[in-house]
Amino acid sequence: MTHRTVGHPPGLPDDPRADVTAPTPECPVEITLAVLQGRWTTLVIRELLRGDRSYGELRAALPALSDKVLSDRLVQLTRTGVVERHRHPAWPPRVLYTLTPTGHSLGPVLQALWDWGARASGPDSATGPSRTPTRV
Amino acid sequence: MTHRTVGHPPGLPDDPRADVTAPTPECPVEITLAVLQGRWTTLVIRELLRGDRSYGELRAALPALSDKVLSDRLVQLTRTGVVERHRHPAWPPRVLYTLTPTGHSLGPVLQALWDWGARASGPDSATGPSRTPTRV
DNA sequence: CTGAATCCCTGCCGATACTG
DNA sequence: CAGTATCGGCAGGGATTCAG
Repeated sequence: MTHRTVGHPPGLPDDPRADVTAPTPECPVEITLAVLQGRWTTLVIRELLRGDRSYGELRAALPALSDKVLSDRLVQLTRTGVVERHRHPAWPPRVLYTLTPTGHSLGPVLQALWDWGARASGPDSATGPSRTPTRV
Repeated sequence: MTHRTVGHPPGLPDDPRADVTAPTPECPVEITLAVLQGRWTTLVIRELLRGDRSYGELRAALPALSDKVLSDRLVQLTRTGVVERHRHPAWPPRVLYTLTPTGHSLGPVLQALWDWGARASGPDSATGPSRTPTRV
């Protein structure tokens, strides 16, 4: 297939800004993937999409996640503007993690990832991805 | 925000299948991220979204991409059912790489990634991701 | 022209132990 | 309760070289 589907709206891959020839951090796709990158990252985001969570609640929801990595992920997500920390100066010390509006807007992105993965691994996926545990 | 937006269609994070507590390869989100994973992967897909390409054409389009990684990516994408190899028994030997229907259906996924990244890094992104070259 | 094989280096992730 | 410090294993990715 050398022709292009006609009439589709401007967007990838036709957007001229998509003409980068190397994986630059300025590419919007790379930006999003960088935010989502790292083991456990999407699961932490999913948990926070369900509502605010304390550190302990996150740990309880993801038991196999070590303190170090959870801490790393929360720092990472805070740096990228997806998550906000809210320290409550009470006793016992309680810290709430919440998604920023930007973080909430990741919902549709995760949905798109879910939809493709569900379809590609579905019952009639002759050409779908193999189940090779490639890991993310 | 402890309440949930009312009336939105069933989907992440409310889908019961999204209740995994560890990054399992069976999770549709992980499947998609695994397919997209790796430096240069999305750029190779983008190039093929624009049309069929030979090995040399891909190399020309992505000059900074080494043979090893290009080869690796093409194998990876072929294994995951996104790309197909078409060997032409002529001389000089020419091999065409094309996207499968599954591969083409990655278009909307990349678009979603693009849209979020563009918005989050846009002009009014007070809470957007920092430009820290986290790399993907 | 189209790749595969090798080498090395870097950075992620996990386990464990310790602090405000 | 909510993290940080340190260490080590392992896999990903780049450069180079060789083969069909």
